[in-house]
Amino acid sequence: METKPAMDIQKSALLLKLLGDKTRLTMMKLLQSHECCVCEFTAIFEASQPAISQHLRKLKDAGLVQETRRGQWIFYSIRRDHEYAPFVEDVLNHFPDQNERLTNLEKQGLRISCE
Amino acid sequence: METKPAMDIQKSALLLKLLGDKTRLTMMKLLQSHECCVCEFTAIFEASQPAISQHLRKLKDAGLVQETRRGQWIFYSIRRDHEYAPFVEDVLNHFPDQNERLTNLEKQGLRISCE
DNA sequence: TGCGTATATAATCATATCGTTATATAATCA
DNA sequence: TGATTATATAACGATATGATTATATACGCA
Repeated sequence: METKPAMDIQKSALLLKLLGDKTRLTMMKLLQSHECCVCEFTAIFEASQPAISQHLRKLKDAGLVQETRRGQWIFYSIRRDHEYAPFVEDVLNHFPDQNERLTNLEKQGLRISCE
Repeated sequence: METKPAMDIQKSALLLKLLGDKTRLTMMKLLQSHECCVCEFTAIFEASQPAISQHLRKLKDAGLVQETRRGQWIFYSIRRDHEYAPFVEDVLNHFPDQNERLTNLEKQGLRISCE
């Protein structure tokens, strides 16, 4: 019989703090269903490139996302191998998907696609 | 057929930020199963009384907890009528209960009981 | 009524957070 | 190779956060 190790409330508080920012929370929700590159995020959030990079850095440092370079672009994706990934996904599952934000980008021709 | 209104990701981020502090998160977990008064929290967290009061104030301002005076003491309890109470509880349910902290208090004779 | 206990609040300070500006690095393309 | 685009990082500043100290308020009790 399998038992899950109990979650550490202290480590979880740090994760919740990371998710407790509307930009990062929305990023994570988007990443739940799509890989995204930095320039897409800057377009979606109408934020500066360094601001976006710094949010992504925090998520990466916490092990919540990972990057892959594809040519000129660096794509971010969610890490489902994080110790508390199921917890994070449970939290994210409460929110409506934010894919409209991506389709809006497509309409503007700003969606990156380098498959 | 009933439909739940979609959660607002922006408001949720504010809640997660509140929960993203180990003291407040543990408080909320304790309050999930017990009412607690301020002096119990100060004993549990070995924190100053004003520090605890200020955490409770934030939780109260957000509508997550409520207070009831009973004689000398003011007891805090979780508000299950908060718009996003089910979300908050879902988050809290991931953590092991913290009741040991309360039973430890009892052993020290510090648990308040004014029924 | 006066004292002790429980709690809240205000003022203050150190640190954290988040954004901006400036600059560095890496890849693409002409 | 040089220019352009995408991204990261460093330095800095404004604001937010959380703790402490000091003080105020409310209740219970002698």
